[in-house]
Amino acid sequence: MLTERQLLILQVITDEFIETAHPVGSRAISKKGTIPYSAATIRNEMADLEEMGFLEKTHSSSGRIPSELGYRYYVDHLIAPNPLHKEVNIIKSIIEDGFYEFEQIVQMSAELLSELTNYTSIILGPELMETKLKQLQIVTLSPQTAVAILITDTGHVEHRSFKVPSTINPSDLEKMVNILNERLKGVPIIHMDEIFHNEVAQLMKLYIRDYDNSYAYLKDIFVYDHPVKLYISGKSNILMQPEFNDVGKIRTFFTMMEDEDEIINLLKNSHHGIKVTIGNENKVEAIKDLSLITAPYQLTNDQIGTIALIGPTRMEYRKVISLLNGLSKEMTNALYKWSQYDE
Amino acid sequence: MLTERQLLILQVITDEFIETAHPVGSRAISKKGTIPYSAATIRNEMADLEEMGFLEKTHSSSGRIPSELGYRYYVDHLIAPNPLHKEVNIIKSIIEDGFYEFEQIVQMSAELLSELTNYTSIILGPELMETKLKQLQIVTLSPQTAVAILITDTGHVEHRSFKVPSTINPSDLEKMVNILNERLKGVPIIHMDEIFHNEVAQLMKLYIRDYDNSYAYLKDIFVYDHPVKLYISGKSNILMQPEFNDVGKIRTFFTMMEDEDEIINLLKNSHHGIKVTIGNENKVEAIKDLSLITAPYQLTNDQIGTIALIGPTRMEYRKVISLLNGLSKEMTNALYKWSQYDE
DNA sequence: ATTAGCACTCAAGTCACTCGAGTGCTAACA
DNA sequence: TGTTAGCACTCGAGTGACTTGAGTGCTAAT
Repeated sequence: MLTERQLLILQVITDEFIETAHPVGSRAISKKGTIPYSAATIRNEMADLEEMGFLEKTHSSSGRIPSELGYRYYVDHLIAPNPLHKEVNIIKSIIEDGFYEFEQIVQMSAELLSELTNYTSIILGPELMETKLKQLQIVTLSPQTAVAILITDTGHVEHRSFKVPSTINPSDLEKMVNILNERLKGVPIIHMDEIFHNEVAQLMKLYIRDYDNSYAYLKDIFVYDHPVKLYISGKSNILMQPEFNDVGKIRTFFTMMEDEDEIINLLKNSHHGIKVTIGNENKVEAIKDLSLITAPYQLTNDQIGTIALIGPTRMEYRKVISLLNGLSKEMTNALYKWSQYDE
Repeated sequence: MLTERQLLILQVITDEFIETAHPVGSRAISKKGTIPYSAATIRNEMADLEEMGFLEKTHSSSGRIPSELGYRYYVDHLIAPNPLHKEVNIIKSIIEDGFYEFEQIVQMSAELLSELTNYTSIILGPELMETKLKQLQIVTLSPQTAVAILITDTGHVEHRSFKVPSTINPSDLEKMVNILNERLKGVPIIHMDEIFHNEVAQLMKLYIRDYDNSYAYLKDIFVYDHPVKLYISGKSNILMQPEFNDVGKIRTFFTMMEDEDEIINLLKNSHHGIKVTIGNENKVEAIKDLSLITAPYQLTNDQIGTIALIGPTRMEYRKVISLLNGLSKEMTNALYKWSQYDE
């Protein structure tokens, strides 16, 4: 479809534009020497590439910039599978170094990623779907207040402090917790709701007086629905990009970044390898002129999280892809070690 | 010092400018009718007010805007102590409604505040200085991993997952936790470090083999230094303000907002009533052209937190001050109830 | 097939000009 | 003596003409 020379031109233009953010002219390309033809020849090829939809002009006599299709082609065919980025080793050593806990490791990875790229990084914590309840606990703080703690088999801890209504007496509370523990231990978090309703409710009826009140109350305390945790870093990096000179754009971006649900939604669907979504390929309105790159990482077989970067469509795809690729593998590797072995 | 009429003019100009963000001219004031004098008279007064430093021009033939000194005067003397803002009742009812835990209440207050004002709200959680340890716990997840949980008497929960080194055997770990609990229960968090070092270390030496390793390890796990928690809402509200049409300003603002330590530092010092800091009165470079309003709230006698709002110097001081005043009282009230009584 | 040459386009910058909101000052007025 | 009308002046903001330069598209020569 595309000639060797056209490919080369597309590549040079994209590389150049990614670096400088200025439209690239035929003369500039010719002078650069990578392509041993005159400006006129290159001009002709550029016209063809534009006709095919790979390039665009910002105005009728400007140089060319890659279209979204152009970026797509560039990403799919024109970037050599770079050697693993050496910076990944930083994470590797952090993880293997030892004394960090899981959340810290993830947070640090996000920070490193945003610092290395100058884009905004988002890491989605592993889905807790398959996580099972390890233990429930209630610690009484005063006659009227207590804190409920829920611990999963992955070491995730949720807690919630609550008032003990005068209608529930302390010994009943203790009984209930015992029942709950007995019944719910080992139950996947995602099914707690159900089992709570079906089995526990029945049982509790037998033991506890003033059952109705207590039931609703306890359910509220012990059934969680936090899906996943988000680690975001470098939100303001995006402001360094020249394409963000417009306050309106900034506003839509930051407004979106405040909506956790939307972000989770955005990252959720990619579980198979690295995935680049360019501009309008994104379904979410707020990032239709940005690019999103996601890569999965694995903690255990059914605990999968997502690493992501958001930046302008004019993104350093080459660097970013190899970086994410490396980080994804490294996190999977090292987190596996972290959860299995001693150091 | 200032005549009645000058005060009135300063007030009208400030009110008007706060509302419209446009410099206010003499003719506009005169036409408005609040001041029964001609434009010329008002012009003379304005010149005087400018000479005294309360007003400024944006250019030699523009209308006037309040200077920082002008705002200062306005805040200190010209805004009537507004009746309690009715919106405060929303918080009141939320808190009294019942089923929310402390963190949620604070988070919701922050959100409400930023929504009502269109500025950025920050709430500093109560200082944990005087908080005492209620209980330590270790839950084993697998032979090599465990999670440490620390609960304070205020219901604050900290947790940290860690690998159990093969040099420590499980029964030792249990012993240690018992010792720690025995010794540290009731100790203020702030002194844990010390006591851990002085008393616990000694004791442990007697009971635990391979003491040296374990000590450093446990200390790392159980001694926390998180000072306070930040609840921020409406970061992107600031983008709606016309004074933020400059990407540079936006960048400095957001960069500052990413630095938690700096923010904490910024809010920490105000424990006595509401406090308004205008523009250059702020010591922190990044908000030298913004205003900061802080108000304390009290959970118990020695648990004091801070509510704050950041916005342009052209801030709706009247509204904001009455709102913060009300919220501060309401939070103190209701949180007191929350911690003491049943509903 | 490639290239040199040339007319053409357009963004961006500069300059001169106008408009209008607003000021400062002076002189007249109550 | 305090107030006001009047008027010249200032300056930002907007407009339109003009220039410059980077870049294109097309044609004709190689």
